[in-house]
Amino acid sequence: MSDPTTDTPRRSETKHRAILEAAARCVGRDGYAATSIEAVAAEAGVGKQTIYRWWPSKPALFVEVYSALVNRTLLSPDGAMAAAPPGRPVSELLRRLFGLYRSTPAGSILAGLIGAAAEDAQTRAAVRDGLVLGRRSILLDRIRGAAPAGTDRSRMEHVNDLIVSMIWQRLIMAPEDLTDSFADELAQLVDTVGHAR
Amino acid sequence: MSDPTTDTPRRSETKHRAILEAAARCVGRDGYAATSIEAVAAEAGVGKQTIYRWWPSKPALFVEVYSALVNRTLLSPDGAMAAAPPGRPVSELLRRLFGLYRSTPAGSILAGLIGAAAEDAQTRAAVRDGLVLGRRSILLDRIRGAAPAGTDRSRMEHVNDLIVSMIWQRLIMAPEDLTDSFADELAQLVDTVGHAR
Amino acid sequence: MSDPTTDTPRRSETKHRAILEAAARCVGRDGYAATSIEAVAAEAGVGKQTIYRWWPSKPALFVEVYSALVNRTLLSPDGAMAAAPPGRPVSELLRRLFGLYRSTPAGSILAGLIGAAAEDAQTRAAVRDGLVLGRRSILLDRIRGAAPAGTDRSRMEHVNDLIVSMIWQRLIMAPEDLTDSFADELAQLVDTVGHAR
Amino acid sequence: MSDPTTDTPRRSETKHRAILEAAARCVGRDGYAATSIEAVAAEAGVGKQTIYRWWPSKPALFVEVYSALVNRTLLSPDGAMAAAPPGRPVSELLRRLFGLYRSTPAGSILAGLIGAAAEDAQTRAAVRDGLVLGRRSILLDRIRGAAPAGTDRSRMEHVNDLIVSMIWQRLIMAPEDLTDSFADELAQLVDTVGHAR
DNA sequence: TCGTAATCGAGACGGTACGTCCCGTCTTTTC
DNA sequence: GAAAAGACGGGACGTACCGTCTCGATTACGA
Repeated sequence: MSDPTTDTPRRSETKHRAILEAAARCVGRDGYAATSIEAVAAEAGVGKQTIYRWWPSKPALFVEVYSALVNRTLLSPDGAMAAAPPGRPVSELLRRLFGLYRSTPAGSILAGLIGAAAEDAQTRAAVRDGLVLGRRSILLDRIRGAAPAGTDRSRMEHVNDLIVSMIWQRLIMAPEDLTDSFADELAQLVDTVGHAR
Repeated sequence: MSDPTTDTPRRSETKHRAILEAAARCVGRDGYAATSIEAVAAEAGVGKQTIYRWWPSKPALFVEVYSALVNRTLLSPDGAMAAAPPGRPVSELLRRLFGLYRSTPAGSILAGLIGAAAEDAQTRAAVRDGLVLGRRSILLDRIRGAAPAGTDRSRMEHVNDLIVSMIWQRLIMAPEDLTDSFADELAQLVDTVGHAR
Repeated sequence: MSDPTTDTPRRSETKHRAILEAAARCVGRDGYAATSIEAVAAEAGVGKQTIYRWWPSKPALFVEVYSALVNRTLLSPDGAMAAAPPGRPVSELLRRLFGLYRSTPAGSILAGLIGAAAEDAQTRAAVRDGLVLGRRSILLDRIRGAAPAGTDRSRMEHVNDLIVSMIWQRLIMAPEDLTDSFADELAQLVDTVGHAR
Repeated sequence: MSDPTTDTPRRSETKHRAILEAAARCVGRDGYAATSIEAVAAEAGVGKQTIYRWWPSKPALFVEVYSALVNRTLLSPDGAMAAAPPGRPVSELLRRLFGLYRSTPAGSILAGLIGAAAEDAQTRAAVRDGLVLGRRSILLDRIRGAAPAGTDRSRMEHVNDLIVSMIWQRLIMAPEDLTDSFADELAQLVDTVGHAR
């Protein structure tokens, strides 16, 4: 969506970052739905057209904002942990994710994107490509690590779907309930479903 | 939501029904997001204010439209089946539900409502009160009927949540995949999770 | 416009008066333009239809409200004075009229009616019939009394028109300038124009 | 109301003119009261917001429409006449003015504006500033030219007020009577009042 | 004395216009 | 010669009244 090496020349990386950060700030302040492109442009000190030049729509922009937030906070800073998580890797990952949703606008953004996806096919595609498919392995790898030996791949994917669905549902209907204990409850599913039969 | 004994007197039941039906027709034709209150009013041959008089917002209206569609099609007509479903009650219910989503705008409406709920707290409340809480027992009763004896209530509620989450997720991201085989797959969860440990 | 002997039987004279008074109160409080028929009905404790049953429109109602105010305050109470005004009859009448515009909503109502007449032919007719023609002689009689002997009728009517026009213009553009000295200034016209050549 | 140096930069002069012309056309077709901002926008092929961006209200727009009509038709085209009017300058001016009211929507607009001014203080101010004060000298100059030598300024202003009031009253109550003979009658006032005493 | 019919309060109804908001595109001006 | 600033066409929003209409409840006459 904005690979700096792929984008046309002359794009200012400074502006790019300023826009992403302004967008995050706006959502943090006003919420996803109440954030207009105009507001983001003003907040970033940028013309509206500069946003539309690089992103086709508000959801497309925020798919990238969400990615940036998650990448920066969840993965990059201590890549060590990401590479070698402690004993209960699924629960650990979810706790970190929910903490991110509490401390940054990422949760609001994701909820808003899911909402927008429900209403518009193009957004649906952007969300699927940008958020679902590209990030699937992050959780799936940990499920694989935690599942009993011999669990087949499709069952692990099934568990993955269950966990993601539950998170999405809560993100939309009761974001304040994305607690650590809910993370543990979801992590349980790996065993419950993995061991079944 | 429209209890005739609660509504102020003298509401025209004719208009009420005309509006619900017009709303369903509009969503069927244009989709949820592209349906405006103005369009519903025009389709129903009704003044805009007549809609705003009785529903505070578009989502509130469609919560009732959805309820009416589901009640009419899923529950009322052959109450017998509702009362005494055949052998695999969960799968049966879900198949009927998905069939409804394919043959009426109910699926589009629910997806749109979930999307709107993600963006607005008032809608969230309306959806929770009108769609989640009030309808929970429909599925839960069948899960109870299908679960192995001795399964405790909280586990059955957990299964209920899993199934509903999975449905919502698909409704938003891939409505065309709400197939009979997906219904069976979900019904499986009653055993998988119910039997665990 | 509401002759009690002409109106269909059974009309409640109580309501009739209540409506006129409520209307005057509303204009006094909110101004003519901001006064809706709904508000008058509520203020009078009367159904909207009860107003529309007897008056075809808002201006028609207020033509009568204005007449009632002027009749009650300007003419009736001390009819003696009306019959035998002191030395400078025109100036005296205008001072009394301007006082009425300051102490009651009559001025606002007349201004509003003139405004409405400008926008709608029916109102124009109602104003002409109810306010202009019917009341012409009140001022004209006094002009006749004050004009030099031998002044012909058409010249007196011309003076009458001049005075009325000047009042209307001020009523609309600067109602606060309907002062006693303006009354005197207008009364001067009787001599100025009357004596000319 | 539209000084190009005062308006914020980048206003499209094309649209500006298109709106003024569309507004005149609408009033000519439907009358002032029946002309909505929406209709003007549609007629001009312009978004409603483009009108609201530059004029705060319908009367403000039409003050400018009126000015444009009068300037174009009464003053500019043959400036010669404006500079050196023939023998009876007041009568001549009024005849031209009444002709304008007959041949363009200017009369309807002025009547509507006067009506609106009666109902709303803001409009009153707009009319006073835009139509009364700014245009006063057009007539006053001609009165000065026609009045007997030695007539003092305040008396000439008085005559001016009388003439304007009479015109307004007729514009509202009987626009079809703004005839040439009425123009002459009004012009008479210059002598009648000017010579008095 | 009582129907019975019109009037009444209440307010729902189809409509029209309002003035605001934001979308995504287009245009001008500035650096 | 790119980008800020923001004007633009468009379309939906939710509100306010308009004047008409439909309800029972009340009221006041004529039988």
